[in-house]
Amino acid sequence: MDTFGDRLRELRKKKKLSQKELGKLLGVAESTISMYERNGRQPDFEMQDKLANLFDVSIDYLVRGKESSLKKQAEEAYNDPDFQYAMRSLNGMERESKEEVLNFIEYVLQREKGRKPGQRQPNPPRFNKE
Amino acid sequence: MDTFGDRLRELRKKKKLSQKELGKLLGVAESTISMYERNGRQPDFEMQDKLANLFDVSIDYLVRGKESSLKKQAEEAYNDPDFQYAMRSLNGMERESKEEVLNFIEYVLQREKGRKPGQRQPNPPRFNKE
DNA sequence: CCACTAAGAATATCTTAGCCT
DNA sequence: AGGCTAAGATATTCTTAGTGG
Repeated sequence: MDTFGDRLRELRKKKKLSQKELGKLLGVAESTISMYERNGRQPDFEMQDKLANLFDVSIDYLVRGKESSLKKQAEEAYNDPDFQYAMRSLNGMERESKEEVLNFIEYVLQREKGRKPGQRQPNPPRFNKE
Repeated sequence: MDTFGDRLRELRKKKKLSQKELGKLLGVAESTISMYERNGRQPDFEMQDKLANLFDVSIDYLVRGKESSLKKQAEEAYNDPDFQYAMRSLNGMERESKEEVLNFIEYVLQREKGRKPGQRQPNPPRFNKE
């Protein structure tokens, strides 16, 4: 289960579809599906989008699998309830507030980096009092 | 900012790279980058992976943008480069710093909620001076 | 310097039809 | 049925070289 084709096949079987049926759903010949599954072809953006929608997975999963570092980090993060809450929140925030948070993160990151004995800490960013 | 090309261009400019420089980093000609950005070409899986890694975003973001039809909020968030950045950052942070950021998020949330005319804004959280 | 375009060669893709299990 | 493969037509992709801002 290490390639795009493997993952596609797995998803197709999970849905109990034949290559022909899947092809019909996607508007391509069954041989095209066969090729996808054996990594003989690479679907273009439109097809990637269709596949991801049909199987309700991310394109990242299809193309890169679970080993994508982004995905891994996301999964780790999603297992942390605090994270889940914070990130959902961040997502729903007004643009301005979100930027504020990102700035704050940037600030903390810089501070962590520059943490050497005897060194002065940078000032925190100013809050928008608006 | 609605297409793969637009997003690629935006990411490239954010990194202050010319098409030529980006091409060099990716092992393709500058004209190829130009084509990508004007949606005249579609990079294959390998290039999609390289681009996502280089710019530290998901392939979903590159290919589908934020309007990806995956409905779940977590997945929307997953397609937001700002979110991806925040998540990666938080993930690598010391526990203490992470809590600080989460507190800050909490503060901003409360402030957003309570934004009614005439109402006093809460004070921002204190920074750990350590 | 930077970005875009044209032309041509090299590749990749898709379908149909046939074959195997 | 279900899946794989070949062959040929189609379409895409990439580079080089050249144009223009």
